This record gives sequence, C-alpha cells and structure tokens, in this order.
Amino acid sequence: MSDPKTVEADAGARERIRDAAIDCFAREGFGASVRAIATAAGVSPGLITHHFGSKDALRAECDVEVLGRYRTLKDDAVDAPSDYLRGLFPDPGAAPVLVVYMIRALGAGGEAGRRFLDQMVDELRTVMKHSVEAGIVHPSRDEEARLRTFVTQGMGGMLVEFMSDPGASPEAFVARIMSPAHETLLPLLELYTEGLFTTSDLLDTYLSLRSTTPTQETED
Amino acid sequence: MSDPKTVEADAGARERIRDAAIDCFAREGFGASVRAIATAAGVSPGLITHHFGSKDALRAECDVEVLGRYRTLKDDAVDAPSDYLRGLFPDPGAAPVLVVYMIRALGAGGEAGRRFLDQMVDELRTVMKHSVEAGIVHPSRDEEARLRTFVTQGMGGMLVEFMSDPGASPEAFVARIMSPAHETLLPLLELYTEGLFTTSDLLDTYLSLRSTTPTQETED
DNA sequence: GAGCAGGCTATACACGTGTATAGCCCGGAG
DNA sequence: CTCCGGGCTATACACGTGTATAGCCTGCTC
Repeated sequence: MSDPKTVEADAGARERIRDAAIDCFAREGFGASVRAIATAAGVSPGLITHHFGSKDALRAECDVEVLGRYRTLKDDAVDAPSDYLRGLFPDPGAAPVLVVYMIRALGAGGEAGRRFLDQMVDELRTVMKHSVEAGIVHPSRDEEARLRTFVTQGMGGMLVEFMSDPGASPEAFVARIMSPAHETLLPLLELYTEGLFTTSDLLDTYLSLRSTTPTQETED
Repeated sequence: MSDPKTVEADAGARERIRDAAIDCFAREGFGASVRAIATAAGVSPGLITHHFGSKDALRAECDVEVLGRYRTLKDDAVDAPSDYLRGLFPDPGAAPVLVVYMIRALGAGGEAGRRFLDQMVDELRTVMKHSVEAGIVHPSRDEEARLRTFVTQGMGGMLVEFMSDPGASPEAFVARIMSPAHETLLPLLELYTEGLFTTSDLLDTYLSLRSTTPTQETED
C-alpha cells in the first residue's frame, strides 16, 4: 500500500503484459517478438511464458480483450449516431490502437479476423436497420449480403490503405482515415447518393437471370 | 526436342526458380522459406542465393515479373470488355496465381503493393473513361479519387475475403470470387444502380462545406 | 526474526531461418 | 585422354525465435 504502483503492477503484471502485447501487435504486427513485448511491458520474456503459456495463448487473450473493449466502446457511443455516413463505416475515431489491431487481424487471417468481421457486421446491421426504417437508406434484396459486402470492402479498403504505409502510428493512420479531407469521402458520397450506372440494365439482367434459376442456393 | 519441357527447364533454371517462388509466395505467403521454394523448383537452396543473391532480390524479381505478366494479360484482353461490371473489378478470372500474389502483396505492404495498386488504377481509369463517355457511368467530381477508392475498396474486399481462409488454393479462391453466385454481386449491383441513400442531403452538405473552404487542398 | 511461497529473472536449449563456403560433376576444349 | 570451368549441391555458420529450467528476492505468515 505504501507503493501502490508496485502493488498494482504486481497485481496486474499479467494485464500489463497483455496491454503491452496489444500495443506491440498493433504497431509492429503480430510478428512482434515475445522479447519486444516483454521489454514494452517492463518484464522479462520468461514471465510471458509463465503467465500465458505460449505466445499464441497471449495472442488469443489479446484478441478477446480487443473485441471486448471495442464492443463496449461501441455500446457507449450508440446513443449519438448523428452522422449516418460515419455509422456506415463501422469504426470510431477513438481508440486507434484497437482499430489498427483489428485491421491487422483482418490482414493476418485466422479466426480472430473472422470474429472481428462478424462483430462489425452486427453493428452495421443495427445502423442499417434504423436507416432503412427511417427511410434514409434504400432497402436491399439481400440485407445480410449487403452488410457483409459493405463491411468487407470498407475494412478491406482501410487495410490496403494502412498497409501502404505500415510504419505509420495507429494514431496518425486513424486521424488520416477519419479526416473529412480524406479522398475517399467524396467518391463514396457520390456513389451512395447517385449510384454509378446511369441505367438499371445490369441489375435488371442479373435479377432476371436470378429469377430464371431460382433455387440456385449455394449454402456452404 | 524430344522433351522440350526438360530442355527448357535446364536452360532456364533461374526462371524455374523464379516461377516456383511466385507460386510459393502466392500459396504460402511471402514468408515461404527459401528451402521450400528450392524444393518446389527442384533445386538446392544454395542455388537461389547463387542466382539471386538474396531472398529479397528474388522477391523483387518476382514482383516485377508478376506485374509484367499481369499487364500483358490485361493488354491482350482489352478488346473484349463486354462486361462492364467485371471491368470495374480490375481482376480477370484467368491466372489465379497472379491475382492471389498481388492480393497478398497488397496485404504485406511495401512498394510492390503500391505499384500493383497504381497499375490497377491505370486500368480502371481506361475502363471508367470509356464508360463515362459512353454515358453508362456517371462522371465524378474527382475522377482520380474515385478510381483510387474503387480499386482500394475492391481489392481490399478481396484481400479480407481471401484472408478469411488463407489455406484455400488460388484457383479455388478466384473461382469463388468470380462466380456469379458470389454474394457480393447483388449488393454491388444494387449500390451501383440505385445508390444507398434516398436523399442527397449528405452529399449536398459535404459539397457546400467543401465550397465554403475552397482552397483546402491536401497534396501529399 | 526466521522461514517460506511464489512472482519474477537470467540463462540455456532446440529449432528454423537466410546466407556463406567448399566441393562435386558434367560438358567441352586442347 | 586430360584438364578445366562453371552450374549446382551439400554442409556449415550466425542469428533470431519461442520456450523450458533453475535460481533470486520480495513480501507475507507464524
């Protein structure tokens, strides 16, 4: 008690390692070495094994922690979705490390990325539902497919953009992505309000083809 | 002459290594070991160093080779862009290894990915220009930004989708992506022909904000 | 105040990596 | 036939990685 920092550090050395790992993974990628994480946490490499057993186990715990933090962070901000466009991009400006961690997870593959994707689809589903009911957004013939497509392409765009300069700090990247001067904003607004094609020929032919072979369900 | 394959292979051991490397990189990622590449090429690991000097140099040569092949492959097929939607997605169904290689390069970061992106922007520029001039596609207030956005999000979507199951073979992945039954097709057709928003409020406010602060040019 | 328990560190080990080096082996020239 | 040259291989080295093991040292208990 006379040294609360030590006490807290002792009590939470494990969490300190986890947080340092999240930070390192976001900044250096998941190839960040155990030794680098240990240094960032101010502990010895052996302690990581001692507490988590393996690097993969540490990674898994980081994954659930990031997902949990992101979820609560979204739940807290759910009351003020004044910007519907931002709502369609499932990422807030806050917590850049979390965002970059998830983006990197998407690019690294594996189950973590898939869970992150599902989570964002869930969020977008809510926003989209409200927007459609409010008459702001057109309904879709396949709402779930639209949700997945929007999330995949939106996050994928961020991933590609991030990987174009992977050395950038999470803070700098998120600031750039979220800036109203970002060059993506105008094209997307145009696309969302005006569409791209001048005629509905392609959609019509696709729909007619689809109705011609109706029971062509591919469930895998 | 009795066995041209062997003759060619003998004459081009260096090229055989390069081709094997392209294949390994596409299938296993750029972390594929020199030994694995050597085995795939049917040579010893030392020969790779002997011919290329280092793994990075081999990777660089693979990059330019892939870019070159992709370019010629596109130049050959430029005469038959009967499907304008496919034209907007800058990837053909042929040469799955090339496509996956480029997708992986986009996710790995570095200059190679950036060059691939530029190449695809160039291709899409041509298609988009023709489509706009033919009156099929709405013009954009910032054509270059739209090109970059479309390519980034389209390729990013593929990257995310590929990384959801990185073990899939390039052939299987490209077949899935290009299938008319792919769940992305309908949402994108809807978006491209009908837009997303029912009103132009968001675009209007953005444009008015932009005209209020006109000389807000961010040239980097 | 002595003893002890456990978080924590330091060291070491096994392994895979990229790369350098010495030698083999086949083809061709004198 | 001899010799030699270079594409090619086999071996080895240095390094970084994740992980296991033995010991320290602080703080708590009796």
